[in-house]
Amino acid sequence: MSAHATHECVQLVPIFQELEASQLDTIESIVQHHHYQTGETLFNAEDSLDTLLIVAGGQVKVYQLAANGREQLLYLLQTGDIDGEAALFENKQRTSYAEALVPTDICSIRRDDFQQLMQQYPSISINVLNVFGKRLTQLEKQTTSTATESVEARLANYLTETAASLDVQAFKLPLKKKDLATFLGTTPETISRKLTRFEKQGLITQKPGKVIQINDADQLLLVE
Amino acid sequence: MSAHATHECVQLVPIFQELEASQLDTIESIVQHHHYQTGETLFNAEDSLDTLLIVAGGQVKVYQLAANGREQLLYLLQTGDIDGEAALFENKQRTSYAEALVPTDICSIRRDDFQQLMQQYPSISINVLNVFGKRLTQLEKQTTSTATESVEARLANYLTETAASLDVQAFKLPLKKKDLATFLGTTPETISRKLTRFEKQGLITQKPGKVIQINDADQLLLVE
DNA sequence: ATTAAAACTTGACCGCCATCAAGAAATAAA
DNA sequence: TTTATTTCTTGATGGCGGTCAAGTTTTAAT
Repeated sequence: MSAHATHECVQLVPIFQELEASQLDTIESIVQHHHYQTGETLFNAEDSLDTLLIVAGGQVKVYQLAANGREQLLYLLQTGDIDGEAALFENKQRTSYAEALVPTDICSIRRDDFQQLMQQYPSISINVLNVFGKRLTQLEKQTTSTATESVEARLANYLTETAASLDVQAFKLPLKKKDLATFLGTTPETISRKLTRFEKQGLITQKPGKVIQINDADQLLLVE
Repeated sequence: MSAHATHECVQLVPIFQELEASQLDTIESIVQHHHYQTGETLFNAEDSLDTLLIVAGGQVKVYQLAANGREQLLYLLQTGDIDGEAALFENKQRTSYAEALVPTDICSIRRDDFQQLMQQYPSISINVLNVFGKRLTQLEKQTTSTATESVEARLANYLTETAASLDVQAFKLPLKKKDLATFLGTTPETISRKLTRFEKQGLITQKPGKVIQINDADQLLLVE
């Protein structure tokens, strides 16, 4: 972990974007750095909630476990994303688990420090509100979709959305099928079957290396 | 709608709780009042997002429609609750619908006004962050639960949680079966069947007026 | 390059629950 | 109260998709 990584960390995060260089320096001084290997756990549901996490580099999955032991992937955090609820409630337990999917650098800020920052720079709270708002919107959609649509429709939607957001026709699935399955609320077996089905219908083409090529996005969106 | 209803409106809401009476008066002056009949629509997904809503009295359901037309109930807003994402993003469309379930009084604050308030009184942003955080936690749980657990487990969980939060053994279902069904991601028919099943197992007793009595909460929580 | 382990695919089976339908009960209206 | 609507319950049916299992491919390790 090099010295300039510290600087990158706070600069990466949109929630600090209104602050000036000198103010960023102040924040840098209270940030702690961590590194996690692939598969390593960042936190468990049993852990106490006392830090705000910033993904300085890498990829992290945040998931919950249902009573029956099944896993539900909630967020896929990328570089620059934060895991935030953490810093805002007192004496609460976490409800989620987080695990590094690739070697990952994390910066953390203690809850007390972050709350002080928010008092000092109101723009931070506003920015965090925006992050939360987007996350709420995403979760609302995910809830609606898992509760009311078929697995096939959810998968089709995921494929077209991912392609659209990357602005490409073909892309590599960013997750193992198992993780993608827990994200879509299904199983790896079903994902395999549905992808094969889409391919037979000519809607997609599966290429080596988990690459999916979208052949007919319009038709995919009509899948029920 | 009486004059003192204005005063109640801002006092009701936890997000303003740190403010003094004189500051509340200022806010009162920029609040608009509305009344809705049962079944009346507060907003559609097509509406623009330019106000923060405060439920001054009554009950409101907030829901989404999936591509296939099925409804998903997301929130049941009670007196004192807010519908907030609204005020925070520019030029976005709503993604949800809202409908009054009983005669309902609403106070609204325009986005610009509310953002100004947040700049002026940082405690408001912090409070809104707390509201959002709780809502996120709730939604995360709902997503996990609908995606990974059986309808039976979700219903059992809903019953025990509702009873626990009201701190009673018996309570009246606050929603029609149809709405409860869209909340739990199922159908009214299935709810009927599951409740009958629970009753036959001695776990609950159904009484006239949609009243449910919990007989064995421990056993209910073990339902898979 | 070989071996070991993990991830993926395909098949067979079957249970949960959505759907359609019709009758009963409850609520609202006249 | 009587009538009309809406809501609720119960039955019959069928399909989606989860589970278990075995084989295949990919990835990782030595």
